[in-house]
Amino acid sequence: MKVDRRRILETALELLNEVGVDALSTRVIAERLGVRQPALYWHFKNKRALLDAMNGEILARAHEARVPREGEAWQDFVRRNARSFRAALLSYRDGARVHAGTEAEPGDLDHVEAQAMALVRAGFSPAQAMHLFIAVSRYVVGCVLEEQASPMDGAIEQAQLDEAAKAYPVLAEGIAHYRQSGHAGLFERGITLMIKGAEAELASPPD
Amino acid sequence: MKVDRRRILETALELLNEVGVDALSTRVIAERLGVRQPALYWHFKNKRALLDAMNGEILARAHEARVPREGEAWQDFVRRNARSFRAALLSYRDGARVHAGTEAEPGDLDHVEAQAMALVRAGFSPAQAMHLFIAVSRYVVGCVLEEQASPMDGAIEQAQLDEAAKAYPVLAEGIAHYRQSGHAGLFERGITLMIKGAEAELASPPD
DNA sequence: TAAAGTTCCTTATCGGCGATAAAGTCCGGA
DNA sequence: TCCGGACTTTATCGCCGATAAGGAACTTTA
Repeated sequence: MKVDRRRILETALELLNEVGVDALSTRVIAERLGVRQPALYWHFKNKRALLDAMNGEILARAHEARVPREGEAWQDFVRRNARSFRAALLSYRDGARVHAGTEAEPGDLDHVEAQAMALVRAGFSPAQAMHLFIAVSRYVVGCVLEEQASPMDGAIEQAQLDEAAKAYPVLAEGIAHYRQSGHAGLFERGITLMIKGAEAELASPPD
Repeated sequence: MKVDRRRILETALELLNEVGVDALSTRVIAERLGVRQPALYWHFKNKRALLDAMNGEILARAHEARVPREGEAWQDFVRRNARSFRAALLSYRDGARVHAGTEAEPGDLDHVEAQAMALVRAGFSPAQAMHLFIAVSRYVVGCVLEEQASPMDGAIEQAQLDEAAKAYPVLAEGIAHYRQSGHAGLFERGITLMIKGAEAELASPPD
């Protein structure tokens, strides 16, 4: 059987969804490809390189909103970009964990420049623009990491909620909201927070 | 040689700083303790349980600002709490990665209730209070994860900066700020963003 | 005081992992 | 026809987390 980087990457991503990143060994990938395990090392220097490539592929496939639209308000772009990033990380099982282990590729700088430019045009300083985008992306990674780690399937959490409600009344009401709006709702609230914070900084610069 | 949970935990944390989480095997822990590897399994069900305990210990040792002070403004408390959380994760090598793999302990609910109460007293709804604290903690984890992953030692980044400056003028200025203020500065800016966003929501509630 | 139980560690071993070395196969060009 | 590079194989290494089974030391019980 003949393999190349492309096929390995696709098979690895397919298997990522099936077994998760912890069980994604070079051996199961090779087996699915109909090849022996050391064959992979011809195409990828080591497993880290394969995971890096997988991360790049995940983002390339799903993270589409990397540049602003014509005439798009900066608030909308920031939100759309954050949603797209989150969706990309969510599009594969353990996507956030795969991403968290990688370093930024130099090729992404094009997008970042375009993003920063859009904010500068809206009145932000280059530093402010970078701070906002970095803060948002850190937040997104943190959110998806948590979301993919805890299924929030309900049964356990419901029991916890009922019990906690007695001891922690304020918390209980907050959790109820949480359960109602789900991960996505919570995510949006955080993004809103940062956008509103940026609006405030735009109105009265701190430095 | 005699060991107990306490000694194992201390030794494991000591070794975490020396070798990092990837190289922290049950074997090196046992060796340092003067004991054979399977001995650890009497005190901890498995390695996951040990890492969970280490996470709890890390937070218990360094994350002190969990409850508001008398008369402390909510903005100050949110910031102080975030700083303390960040400092705790930074206080051990790979602290964020250790933390990211764990689930929240029920014992932490006391603190959370107190935190939420403080915000409610300041005028937030319970849901808003929870959203703010969750958003902040997700952000902190994302930040420290990145910070501990990339040493930002300079040499490489400096070369990248010089090269990038030509192609990406806006970005270059942003990066210059980044390098100047460091991880801590960047972190603070993100926290400021969220606090200001929360202030805006307090002034004109969205729901 | 002797037997029985409990606690905690040891030895031995398992299956699985990422990685490397070295040999083998196949194929296109001189 | 033979050579050299591209690519895969077999064999093996040194790790890892985890379990089973037994032994030693202390405590409880009769």
